[in-house]
Amino acid sequence: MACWLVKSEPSECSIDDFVAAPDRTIPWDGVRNYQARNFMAQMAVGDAVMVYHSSCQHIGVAGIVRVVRAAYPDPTQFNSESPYHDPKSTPEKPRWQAVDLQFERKLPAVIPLQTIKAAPALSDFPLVRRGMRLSVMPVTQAQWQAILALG
DNA sequence: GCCAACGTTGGC
DNA sequence: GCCAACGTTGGC
Repeated sequence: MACWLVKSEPSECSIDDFVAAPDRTIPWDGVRNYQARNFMAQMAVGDAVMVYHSSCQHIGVAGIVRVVRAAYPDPTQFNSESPYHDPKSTPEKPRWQAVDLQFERKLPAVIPLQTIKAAPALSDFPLVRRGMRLSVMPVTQAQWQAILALG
């Protein structure tokens, strides 16, 4: 089983939004970055995913969700009303993928980015690399445990 | 295929 | 709101 981390602004989608969602499940769509998309394509049902809150008061890892549907064409790319619309994408040759994520648990407290940055075991973690703006990234078993140990 | 300009991300 | 670091775009 693989592990991942996804970034989101809580004003867009927070860990609490998963609790309120039908089936506690939210389609993770709107990702428009090729590297992130390629990682999403590798996600399998059952994979664990950390939810990271960015650009907010409490920046850091806020909770854990699970992949309940593997990659499928992101419907928003075909919707001209959507801010994620991609006119260059067609249903025959979809460019972007979505996955469905289901609430697993909320961490007792957000594990702050600052704390993650300060952990020597996490110096190679993409999240803490300066300027790294990847919105979906793989997390190794060791990194996963190291992050949770900070909580 | 190069590269300058531009837009976006995201911490501070 | 600032700005550094990228990714993308488009002229050549």
